[in-house]
Amino acid sequence: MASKVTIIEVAKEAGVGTSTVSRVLNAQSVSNEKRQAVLHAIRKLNYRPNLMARNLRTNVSKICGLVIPDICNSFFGQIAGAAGAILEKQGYELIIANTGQKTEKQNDAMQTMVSRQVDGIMLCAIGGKADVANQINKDDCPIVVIDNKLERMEDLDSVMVDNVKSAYSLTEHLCMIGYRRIAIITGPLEQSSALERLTGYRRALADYNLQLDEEMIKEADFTIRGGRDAVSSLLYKKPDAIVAANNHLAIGAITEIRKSGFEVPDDIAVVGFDDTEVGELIDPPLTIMSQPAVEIGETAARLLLHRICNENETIPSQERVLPARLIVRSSCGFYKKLGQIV
Amino acid sequence: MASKVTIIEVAKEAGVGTSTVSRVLNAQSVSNEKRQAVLHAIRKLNYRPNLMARNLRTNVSKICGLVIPDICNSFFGQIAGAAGAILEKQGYELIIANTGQKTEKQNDAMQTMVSRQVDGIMLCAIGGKADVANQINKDDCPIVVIDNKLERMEDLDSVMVDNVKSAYSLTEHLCMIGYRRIAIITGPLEQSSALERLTGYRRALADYNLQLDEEMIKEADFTIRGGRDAVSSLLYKKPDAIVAANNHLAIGAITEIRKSGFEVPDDIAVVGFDDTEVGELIDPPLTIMSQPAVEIGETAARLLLHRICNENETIPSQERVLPARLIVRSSCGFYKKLGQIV
DNA sequence: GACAGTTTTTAAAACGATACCAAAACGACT
DNA sequence: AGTCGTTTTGGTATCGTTTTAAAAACTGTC
Repeated sequence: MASKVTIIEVAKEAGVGTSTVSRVLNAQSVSNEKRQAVLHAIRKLNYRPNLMARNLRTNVSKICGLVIPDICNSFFGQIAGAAGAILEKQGYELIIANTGQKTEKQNDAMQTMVSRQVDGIMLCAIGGKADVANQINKDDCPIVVIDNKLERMEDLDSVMVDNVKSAYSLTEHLCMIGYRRIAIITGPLEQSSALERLTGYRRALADYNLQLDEEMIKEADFTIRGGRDAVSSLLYKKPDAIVAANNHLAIGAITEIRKSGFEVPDDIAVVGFDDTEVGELIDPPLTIMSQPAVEIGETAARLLLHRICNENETIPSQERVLPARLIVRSSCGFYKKLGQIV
Repeated sequence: MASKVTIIEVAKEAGVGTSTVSRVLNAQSVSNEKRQAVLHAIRKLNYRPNLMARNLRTNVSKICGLVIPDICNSFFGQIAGAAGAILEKQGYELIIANTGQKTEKQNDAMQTMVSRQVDGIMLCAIGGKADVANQINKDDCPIVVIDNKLERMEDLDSVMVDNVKSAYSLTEHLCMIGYRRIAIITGPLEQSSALERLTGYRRALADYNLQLDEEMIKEADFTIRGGRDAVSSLLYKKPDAIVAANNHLAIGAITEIRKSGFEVPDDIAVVGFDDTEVGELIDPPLTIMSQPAVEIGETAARLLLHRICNENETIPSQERVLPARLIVRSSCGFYKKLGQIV
């Protein structure tokens, strides 16, 4: 182990005071001669500033936190990547906490981040109470909430997708193609996004004068297994189309439909949400409402930076609602029906 | 903003000295009476220790760094998730740097992490020189190298997949099914994993007495586009099977094969590497060598923790080589040929 | 009730950087 | 050369915690 080299050794080596070294590091005015001496010493000793010490003194860590439920899910991966890229440009680093589907763990993760003196937090929420987030946000560590609302949020910025509208569009698409017995597999309804999507589905059915059948609504967790189970408990209702709340559910649904001897989309159409890329690859290619993950990440990062840089000003909290995009592929049967009509 | 509450305020509130508070925080011996007073004060003031200050004093950050080239890639997502889970159990946190495909950025990321006083680093390398990593590793910050070797690594622990053998098995599988004109789309050959896979391919061809044709070897970057381009410049050789170095390349290959009016696997079989899940979903389901991402992440984390906890002992560097697993699905045509034979 | 031995407690010195302030150096102009 | 104004420089306090070493408070024994 090389003995730790601090600013003091550098100062000695360069024959200057520590404050001069500090000034060089922070690009403040130093005579060219001394600057060169310092830079030379830094290189010679292979000195790296201790950011912990710097942050302790300046009370600025240049770290932002990102709390996500599942890092393997490329939706969150994309958010993380996009947010990280924005932050990096401003000299911030990203620390990611992977919490799973527990609100307490999300809260713990945020608390730890505060202890680590992060300058701000982005929370990909899975629902639950906003108390902890509110408190942290008040205590000078701005929080941006992503994807799901929390109960009783106060003055928190947020970046959401217009889930009601997304689900409405998707269901509407099915209605317009001519499906009449449209079922839905929702995510856990304690999540606002799941609830909102259900609302969009309901509204679309109503607007297209289709009877709503509560038994055509199945709540599931976001797994392939969940999709399969939902479908198998749904088949007796003879749906002609299914709205799945995300890709995993859609994949599970397709699998189970086929296992039961039916075809997608000929017997039952399937449409989904979420990830753009994967939907393209599966069989049949999935018609989806594509979530703008990159845009979400970027928007969240920018909102956060704005808060951090203007911490003394009181800006009213902002809610950004981003649109999802309908991507029509084969699984909804649109192109086939089109062929028949023409 | 609530004024920052420090250990001093807590001490005052509880009517004790700061060291007593510190002792409570660190579970050292304190009389029950004072302990209760301190805990009460902590709750009342909503005190959270400043980990920057603690780390500065103790010279232990309880943070590990993970450097990855692409967080959107679920292979790395899985590694990150698995490693994070192991570290969390030991009270460590994970800070992730997403660097893209540039070795300098990987080095920069590691340097920054050192500045941030991480206790250790896991590097999902993309090749290049080991100088920076060697230096950091010597300077008391252990590094575990993952997935790709670096040039001139000294005393670095590593976790690798047996790429030669993987590629060999995959190619062998194609040979045994009966393919004779087997092409390969490799990744960038400056990466050891890509080179090793090529080696495995070569050996398999040799062992099965197939002529090696250099023009059947195409180097590509790891993109869908890359896969398509490679195939289009390969078709004139009339391959009957293609080994693709990862999923993206495989998907691109399949797309291009179809665009050119051929069928997979009937006209040209395709097999790939990497991700287990996605391969299952695409059309046709992909025969792959599945990379044990979770195991890689866990192994790396454990190696790192071992180094961190035994920093004074000199343990010789370890290289863990994990096996990949052949998963046979439709894209290699095995089941079809089987049907024909039976 | 005093003494030795043990435990609990505290005040003060770190850790490595920056910020503040006063001293030193510089330059230009009488 | 002396004065004034500006820029550059270095000494020192400080950030919030742990650690160290020494004082204080117990404990039990004679």
